Amino acid sequence: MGTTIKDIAKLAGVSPATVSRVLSGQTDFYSEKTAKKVKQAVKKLGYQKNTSAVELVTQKSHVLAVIISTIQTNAADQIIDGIQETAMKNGLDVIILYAGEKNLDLQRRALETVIERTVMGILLVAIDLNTKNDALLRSANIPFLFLSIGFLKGRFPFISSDDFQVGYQATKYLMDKGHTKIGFAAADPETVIGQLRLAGYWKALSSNHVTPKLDWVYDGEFTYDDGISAMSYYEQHTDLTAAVASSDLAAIGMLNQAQKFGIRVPNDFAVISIDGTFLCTIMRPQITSVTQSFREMGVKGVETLLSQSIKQFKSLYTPIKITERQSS
Amino acid sequence: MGTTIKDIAKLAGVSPATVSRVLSGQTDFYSEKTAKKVKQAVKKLGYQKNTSAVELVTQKSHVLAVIISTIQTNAADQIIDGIQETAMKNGLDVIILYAGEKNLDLQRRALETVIERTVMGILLVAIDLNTKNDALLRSANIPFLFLSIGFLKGRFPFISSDDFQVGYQATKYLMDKGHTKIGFAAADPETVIGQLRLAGYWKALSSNHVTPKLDWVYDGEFTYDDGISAMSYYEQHTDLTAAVASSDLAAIGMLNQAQKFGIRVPNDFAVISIDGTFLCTIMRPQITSVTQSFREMGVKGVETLLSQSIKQFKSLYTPIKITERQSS
DNA sequence: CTGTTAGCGCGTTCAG
DNA sequence: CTGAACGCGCTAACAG
Repeated sequence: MGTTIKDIAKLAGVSPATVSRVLSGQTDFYSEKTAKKVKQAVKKLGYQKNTSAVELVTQKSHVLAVIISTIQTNAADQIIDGIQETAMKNGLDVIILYAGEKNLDLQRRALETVIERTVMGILLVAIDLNTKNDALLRSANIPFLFLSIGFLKGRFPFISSDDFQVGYQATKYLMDKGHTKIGFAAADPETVIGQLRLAGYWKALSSNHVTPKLDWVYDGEFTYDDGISAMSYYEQHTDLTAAVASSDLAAIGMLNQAQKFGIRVPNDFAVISIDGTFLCTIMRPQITSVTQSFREMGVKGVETLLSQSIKQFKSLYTPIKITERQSS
Repeated sequence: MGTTIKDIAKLAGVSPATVSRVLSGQTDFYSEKTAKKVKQAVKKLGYQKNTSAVELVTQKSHVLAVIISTIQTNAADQIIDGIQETAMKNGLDVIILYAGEKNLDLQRRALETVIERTVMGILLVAIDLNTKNDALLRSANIPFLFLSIGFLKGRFPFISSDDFQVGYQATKYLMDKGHTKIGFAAADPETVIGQLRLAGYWKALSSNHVTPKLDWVYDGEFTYDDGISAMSYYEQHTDLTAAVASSDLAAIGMLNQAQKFGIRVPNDFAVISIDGTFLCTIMRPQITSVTQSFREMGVKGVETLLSQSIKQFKSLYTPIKITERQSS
C-alpha cells in the first residue's frame, strides 16, 4: 500500500539493504550518518514495514495468538491480562481470536487463520478442542498450550487448576462448616473439567462417609440460568443445606433464585462458587469461592511457550485457594 | 515450516501454477481431473497456505482488526459478538488486539502491528485515541471506524449512542418519576462521552427549571469503585433522591454502598445506570438502565467498513432505550 | 561499513 | 486447459 524500502533508499541515497539493516535494528553494521539519513526519509515518507514480506523471508513472527472460547467468563479477562503483560515484556504482540466452544467449524477456522500466519505460538484458552481438529493443531508445528482446561492421558499440554482438587476442596470446605447434604450444581458432565470436579466432590463426601444421592448433582453448563434451574430443583426435590456452584455466574443464579424462594443465604443454604472473579465481590451477599489463579495461567503460559524446553513441557497446575466471603 | 505448492505440484504431477489456480478457488480454469489430483496431494501433505506470501502478492487481506480498550466493560463482549457474526457472514476473519485506554505507547503498538499487516479494515472499540496517534491511523490508508465512542468536529467517523441523549434521557426518566434532586455520578469529564452525557443531564434539569448544584456531579472513571465513592459522597454531603450512574458497574457500586448506609433502593434513592448489560439483570434489585445497542454497533460497524461508500461515511447513532427494572 | 544478488511462497501474466 | 517466467517487499549471504 505504498512506500517501500526502495523508496526510502532512493530518497536517502543508499541501497535497500542498508535501509533494511538500519530498520531491523542491527547494531554496528552501519554508520551513524547513514542511519540518520535513513530515519529522516522514513519519517518523511511515513513508511510502515510490510510484515507479510518480513515474515515470508525470515520465517519468524513475534506474534502470539490466543484462541479463546466465546463463553462469557470473566475469568478470560484475567488470563488475557496475564498473557498481555508477559508478552509485552518479551517484545511479543498478541492477537486474539474467538472460537465457539464446541463448534467444529469455528474452531477450525480460528486455527487455520492462525496457522496460516506462522505465529510464534498459540495459547488456547478455555477451549475444549474437538478431536477432529487435533491433527490440524499438531500438524502446524507451532508451539501451543492449553490454558484453564485440562486433559486426560496427556492428550495436550496445559496449564490449569487441578480440577479434581477444585471439586474436592470446595466440598471439603462446606463439610468443615458442618454440612453433609451438599449439592453439586451446573457443571457440564461432558467436559473434562466437569468430570474431574465431580470426582473431587464425590471423593470429599465419601471420605467422610457421606453417600451423595443421585439428585444432589444437577447438571448444567456453568451458566447463570443453570444456577437458577439448579436452585429451583433443589428447593423442590431435595433437603440440601449447601451446594458447590460450578461458576461464579451459576452461584449468582442460585443466590437470586434462593432469594425468590425466601431461602436465606448463608443461614438456610450455603453456597461456594468456583472461579472467584470480581463478580463474587460485587454481589450481596458476597460469594465464597474456590479462587483460581487465572492471571498466573496467562503469565506462565507465555513463559512456557517462550522457554526452550517447551517440547518437554508436560503440564502444570496453578494454585487454588478458598476465599471466604458471605455466602457460607 | 513445511509443505508448499511446489511440493504438492510435484506430487500431483502438475505445475505450481495449476495448484495455485485450484487452491485459490478459481473456477473453470482447470479440469476436474487435475483438481482432484491436487486436492488429494494437499490432504496427503497436510498443506496449509502461507498467508504472508499470499498477502504479499495480492496486496489484499480478509482479516478485520479490532482494537479494543482493556477497560472491563461487558459491553465490549456484545460489540465483538456483533462484529464476529457479521464478519463471518462476509467471509472475514477477525483478530482482536488490546490497547490501553490512554496509554500512548500501547495504542501505537497496537496500531502498528495491525497496519503492518495490511488488514482490510480496523474497528476501534471504546478507544479514545491519543491525538498523537491520529496521523498514524490516517496514514495507513486502511478503512477504519470507531465504535461506542463519539468525536467532536468530525475528527473521526464513528458509530455509537448519542451520548447527549443518553444523559438527557436518563435524567428525564428520573424527573418523570418525580425526582428533582438528581446526581450524576462516576463519569469521566475528560472524555467526550462524559462531557456529552453531562451536557444532556444538565439540559434535562434546566429545561425543567432545576438548577443543579455543583456537588451533584461526582466525577470518576466509570468504575465500580467510583460508584462506591460517589454514593459515600452523596450520603454525606447532599440531599439527592436519585442519580444517574455512568455505567452498570458504577451503579452496582452505588447500590452496594447504599445498602451499607441503610439507604433503600429505590424507596429512599433511585438509580438508573448507563449501558444495560447483563449485570443489570443479575443484581438485586435489578437495575433500571439506559440500554445501548452494543451488538448493533458491531454489526453496523462491519457492514459500514465493507460498504463501498465508507469514505463518504460520516457517523451514525445507534438507538438507546430505557429499560425499567427495580432500582427506580 | 555498504552495495549486489538471490530467493522466501505465492498469484498472475503470457505463451502454448 | 496448463506450464514458464516474473515480481510482491524484504532480509541474508557475499563481495567489496
